[in-house]
Amino acid sequence: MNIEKAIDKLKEKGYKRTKQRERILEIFSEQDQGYIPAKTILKEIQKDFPGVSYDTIYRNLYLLAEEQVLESTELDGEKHFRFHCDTHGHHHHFICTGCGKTKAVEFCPMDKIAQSLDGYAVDDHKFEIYGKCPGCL
Amino acid sequence: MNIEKAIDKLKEKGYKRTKQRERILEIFSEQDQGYIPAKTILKEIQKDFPGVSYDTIYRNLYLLAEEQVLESTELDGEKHFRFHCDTHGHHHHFICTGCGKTKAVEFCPMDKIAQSLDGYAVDDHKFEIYGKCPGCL
DNA sequence: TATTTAATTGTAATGGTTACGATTAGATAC
DNA sequence: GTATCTAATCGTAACCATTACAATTAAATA
Repeated sequence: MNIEKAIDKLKEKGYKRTKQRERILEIFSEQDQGYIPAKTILKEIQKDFPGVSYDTIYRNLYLLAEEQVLESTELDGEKHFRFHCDTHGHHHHFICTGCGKTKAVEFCPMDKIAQSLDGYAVDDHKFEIYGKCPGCL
Repeated sequence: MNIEKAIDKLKEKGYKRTKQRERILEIFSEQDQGYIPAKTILKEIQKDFPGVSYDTIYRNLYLLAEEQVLESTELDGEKHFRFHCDTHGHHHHFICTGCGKTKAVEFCPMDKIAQSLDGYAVDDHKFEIYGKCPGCL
């Protein structure tokens, strides 16, 4: 996901282009290999905008996730975000517990189990693999 | 999982049998169809032990999870617990977002993707399906 | 430049979880 | 039964991520 493309997407919906929002997107594009905790985004953006508030961080992260610019997950009780992968189809992630980097896993188990959930309404699912990547081993 | 069996398991490791711990196990056996948030355990146990502390609840839940008497997951940023299913093999769960009840799904995607994670050390994985059960639909 | 409305700031509240010193109560040995 | 040892509990406060909100600022558009 490209920054300009993301900003255009927001613009179409009436959201404004702000320095803070732009900076948040930059942070993700500089480090787009894994999930980043909200806390890290805050620290990073404070280097440029010392007075940035929690509200700004969370509002933007949630908005960006809502608009599918980012995707999110919860690790150790903390919300993490990364650019949404739109280069290929639906997939899942191996997540390195050392550095946070992810590796796409091109397999979704939902196809295999659809019939076993007859009578149930499936809204969502989560499939994540945790461990250490080659670099952290 | 049976209460006495669980207590015996703890006894072997030098953990004592206490009224509070016993009550926690009872609560799970009375309602063993789904995940229960820690908060609910606290409320429930307070009916019998009004002065029970957070420390007692969390210490016991974590101990029981450690000893594989319970299994845990995090839903909406809250830790949830249920009896560990040991009647059949490794499996996953559909979790009803309405009532918390679960349905076992006898399929684990890890077998299918082992070779795609060559060079990675897999420590853990999570596969959960969320939606509404027939009763909540 | 004026106007409109989204966005940000500053700060406080919330809520689940964790921590800890003092006290209590199982378990075991005598 | 009593003494002793140590796990367990209690009471309370701290911690920390997240959420909330009124007042202010700043994009966007005309």
